[in-house]
Amino acid sequence: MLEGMTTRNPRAAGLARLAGLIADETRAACLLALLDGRAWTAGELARHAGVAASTLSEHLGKLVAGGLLSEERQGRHRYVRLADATAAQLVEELAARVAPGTAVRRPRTLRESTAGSAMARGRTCYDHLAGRLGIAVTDAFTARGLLRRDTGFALTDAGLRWFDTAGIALDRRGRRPLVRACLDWTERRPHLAGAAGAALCRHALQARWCVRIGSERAVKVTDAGERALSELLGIAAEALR
Amino acid sequence: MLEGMTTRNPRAAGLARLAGLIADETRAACLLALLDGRAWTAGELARHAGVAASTLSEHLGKLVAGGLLSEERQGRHRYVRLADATAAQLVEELAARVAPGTAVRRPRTLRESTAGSAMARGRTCYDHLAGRLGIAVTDAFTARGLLRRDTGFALTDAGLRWFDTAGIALDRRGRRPLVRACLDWTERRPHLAGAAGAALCRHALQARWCVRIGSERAVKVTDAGERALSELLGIAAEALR
DNA sequence: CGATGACTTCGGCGGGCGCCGAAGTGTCCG
DNA sequence: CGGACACTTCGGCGCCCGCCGAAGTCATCG
Repeated sequence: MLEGMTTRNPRAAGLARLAGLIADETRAACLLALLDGRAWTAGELARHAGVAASTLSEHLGKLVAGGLLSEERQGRHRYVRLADATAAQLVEELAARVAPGTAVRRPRTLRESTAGSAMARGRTCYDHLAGRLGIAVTDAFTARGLLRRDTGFALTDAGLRWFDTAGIALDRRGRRPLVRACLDWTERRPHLAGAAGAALCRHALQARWCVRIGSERAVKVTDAGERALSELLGIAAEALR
Repeated sequence: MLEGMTTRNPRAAGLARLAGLIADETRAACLLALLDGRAWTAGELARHAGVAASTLSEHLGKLVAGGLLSEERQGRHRYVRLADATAAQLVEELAARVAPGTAVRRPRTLRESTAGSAMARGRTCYDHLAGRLGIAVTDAFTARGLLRRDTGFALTDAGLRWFDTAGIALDRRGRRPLVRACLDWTERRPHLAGAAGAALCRHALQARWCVRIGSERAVKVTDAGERALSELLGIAAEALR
């Protein structure tokens, strides 16, 4: 509406509109939930956010129209997920900046506490590994000279070879950067993201190095995973606990 | 709603609050203006945004309280600037995502047109170089093997030596990454940012490779700058026009 | 010391937006 | 084919928030 009216500053208006999509607690809760990279139904998100289905439907309409989410209708369900990796990155980075102020809330119930520590131990962050697991992998990459972090954030040639010998295919076409630093909000340090991070995570789940636990995005390293990570990256099992 | 009630989801609330700081056209205009990295007075920003001084004063209060801006009082002036490089990065990344939809507006006046093309040619982006100038530098770094971009975004050892021989000191202490990719919103491609990008930009201005023009953040490459960039990085003068 | 100027505080106004429940549409299943 | 279910549309409500101008505070300057 009011399309005919030219705004004084279209660039600022666009920025404000985009930020406005995230500037609502209900929508923010949805975006954070969707950071697990999976598709949620409208109803699940409504329950998660604690609002009426009708309210959430309108929120989803805005997020989709704004390009942050993409939707897929299946029968009577409306599945929705983050539109792409850049949308996830945007939410991550905003969330990472928030954490220092709000991360101090203590868990109130045992259930909350164990869920929280499981998330801190290992989880997915959109399409790559995060938590202590993600950090351990990133640190191992760095220590073994596979990832150069002192002058930026890039795989080394040895790093490329590592993926090759591990049998993990890297898609190097496409616009998506091969690696990228993503700020971990429990560890407060960057971990491995980008196409390589996604490929590694995908492989880890497929090879059952780790499995999803609970309904959230927490993951647990299996015994086979401990062996593989120790063998391929020299990660001590203690670093994953 | 009941007052004093703790919010249901503090993480989402924090995210929404942070985004809310940017989700206002007037505040967004201020943040974009401040992307030049300089300190502005409250009055300048009020004039720039086209609102009353009282209105803008309240906006600045929120932005400072929210940690996006830092302020410095000098006499009867209130100088305000982006709080740090991460705040600038946040605004940049949001703005970069907006651009595709809104960048199509055509300039309406000659003044606007020349100002726009000067900005597209070269400008500062917080504390580093952007526009065609920034892209040319980044491309030259990549072509000469000083910057590795195929597997991420990091300086090579040759890149470190280049800074050394050029007499540009790099501060490698501190938490700030040495290099980082920043998405250029006129070129739609990443350019060199981070501590090294800032050092290079600082040196370029000090050595008068380029000078600020106009009141905005546009910069112009001098004759000496053309020679230096050609000599040190093999950049053809045509790439800067 | 009085005038000017930059900024802040306050009261009041208006619009936008998130919320809900009720009613409507489309899909699935027994 | 009818009922259950997931989602959407609509009307209405209430509050939040950005806006302004007037008045107040404080620094600077003649």
